Amino acid sequence: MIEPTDELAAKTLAALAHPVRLAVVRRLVEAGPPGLTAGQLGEPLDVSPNTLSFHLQKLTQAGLVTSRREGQYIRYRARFDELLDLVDHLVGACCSESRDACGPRCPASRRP
Amino acid sequence: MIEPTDELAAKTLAALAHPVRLAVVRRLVEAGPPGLTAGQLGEPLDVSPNTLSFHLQKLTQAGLVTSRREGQYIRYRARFDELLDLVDHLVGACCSESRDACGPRCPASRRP
DNA sequence: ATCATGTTTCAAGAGTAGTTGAATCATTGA
DNA sequence: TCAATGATTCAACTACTCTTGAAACATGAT
Repeated sequence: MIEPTDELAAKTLAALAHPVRLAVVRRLVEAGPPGLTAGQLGEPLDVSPNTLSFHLQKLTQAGLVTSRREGQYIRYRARFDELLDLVDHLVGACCSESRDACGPRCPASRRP
Repeated sequence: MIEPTDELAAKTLAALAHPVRLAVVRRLVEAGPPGLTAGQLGEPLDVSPNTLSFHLQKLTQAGLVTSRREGQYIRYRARFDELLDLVDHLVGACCSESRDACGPRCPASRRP
């Protein structure tokens, strides 16, 4: 009953489950397709460069961001599809087994 | 630049970042307002009762589920608002800083 | 070439999370 | 009251994650 997709999604969630990594992903999500360089990401974050690099690697391994060298800099971008897949896996089947809707914000938004 | 809300959301994500807990939450989300008892949750999961209890406690502490004794059983329910707040915190500001939209599935769905 | 900047890699240590088995608590029915 | 079922608590151990400091690599400018 624990599906392989749960195992995978759990790993992806673990990658998000750190203040620095979450802040990074959120900023990349806000930034949209252009993304941001490692330096831009680290600048307001009060984290040493090696620590930031560690976290960026985690996010990359989890498939949540991509990286690409641009001359001296390395540019990171959010992988939007992966993020939206994750969200969908989490709440996509909201109250589908229930007669009662779960509320006005329900992602399934099947209102009478 | 790491906001307190990031710290909190990271903890909530950590609570979701385990296959058993994710499977539990997903089933509670599907189940809707009626929820499920601990026994119902554990039955298809191949986890010992004490381990399940440990995970349910984690989810409760994280504010993702509520529990309520009903006679012999204990019934768990998803806290939908918390979950949706979390999702919103993650992707709610999608590509707001960018000229280019991030894609057709963008939560902000501002299409020309 | 050399140096400065941006970024990653490596090794070591501290702290935290997850599993297990045994014991305990709560409720129901005989 | 006693036994059975549902669920939680406790203690101990293993494994993993995160941080740190030092070193290394890549690029661009002098």
